[in-house]
Amino acid sequence: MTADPHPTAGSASHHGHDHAHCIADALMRADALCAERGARLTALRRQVLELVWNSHKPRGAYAILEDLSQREGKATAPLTVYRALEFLVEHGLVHRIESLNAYIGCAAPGAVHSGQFLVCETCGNAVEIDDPRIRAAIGTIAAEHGFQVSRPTVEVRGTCTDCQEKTP
Amino acid sequence: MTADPHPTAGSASHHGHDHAHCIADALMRADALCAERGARLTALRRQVLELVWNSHKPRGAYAILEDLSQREGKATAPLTVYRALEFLVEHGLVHRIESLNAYIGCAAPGAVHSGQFLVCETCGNAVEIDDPRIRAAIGTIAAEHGFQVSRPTVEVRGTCTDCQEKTP
DNA sequence: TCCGGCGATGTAATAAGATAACGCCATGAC
DNA sequence: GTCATGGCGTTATCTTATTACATCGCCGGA
Repeated sequence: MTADPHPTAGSASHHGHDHAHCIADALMRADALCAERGARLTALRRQVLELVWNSHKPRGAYAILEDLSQREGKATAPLTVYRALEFLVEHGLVHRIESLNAYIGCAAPGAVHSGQFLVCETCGNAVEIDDPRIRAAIGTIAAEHGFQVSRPTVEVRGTCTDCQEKTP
Repeated sequence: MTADPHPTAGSASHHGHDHAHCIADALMRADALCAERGARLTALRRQVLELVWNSHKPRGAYAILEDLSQREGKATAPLTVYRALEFLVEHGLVHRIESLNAYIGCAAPGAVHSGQFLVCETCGNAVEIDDPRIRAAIGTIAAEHGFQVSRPTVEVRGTCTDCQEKTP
């Protein structure tokens, strides 16, 4: 374990917003969504979801694993976390950022969307976008190729506004 | 090592085209590009490039490693392959498919493009596209967010025409 | 020619990410 | 109560990627 270049946010780091509210909100929506679907948001899964929402930075499975182990006070197996993440991803509560092998809370669970992200290489924050133009453009070109889309992935690496200002 | 669901193509598998020509062409362009830039396309790097071009399916680093070891008649270290891949990616001769942890030859080395792919989940083939609409849409939304793009990644998973026909 | 430097490669060890195989236990339907 | 199902624990293992350090070979300048 080496030093994390993008330390996890505390309770209020992203633009100084009330992140505790983010978390609470995400958990509430997850509860509602799972209840509606008859999916079981168990204590473990809820815990993992909360840990994913700990910041707006994508987090690796093993980072979450460490957090979980610490909270539980005992070592947890990787599989435990992966299974919970699998459930959360399946139900659209969490997205996987392919280019980082990491996971991030979904900003709009329940809504139809395709998972598009602006990932800042400096601070590590990832903002979920869902631009209809991108979606449309992908749909169009796929159609032109006779390609049937199942899962579009858009991950734009770059520098966010804040980080541009800090290093001009 | 388990059975590969997407076995590597022989000399003529993708739409029955002359794949040997694909390879030869790719190597020629690589030679030209590197010469032009003063980059050293060493025997090893050229070999790895050739192995990447062995098919139109993204290939994992360790798959390439195996091929290389076999060709050389002696075990090769992972690092050897990773270093060669790094060089090839840097010079735009090869793209990395993030969602597969795999590598594929670039269809248009030298040209400005952003790396967009249609990846078939059935046959494993990946087609590189470079749709200006997608590029434009990403540029627009990034600008709206004040986000400075360094590396856009678009990987569309789905089913290609051929595979749709085979399993209707 | 010899030397120095630098980029490329070799070797070994290990980190990081993910899954397979097996079994127990809690929950809920009947 | 019984049974089926799904969730979770345990262990082992696999795949992917990197760190650290040594060596080689080419090329330019003295």
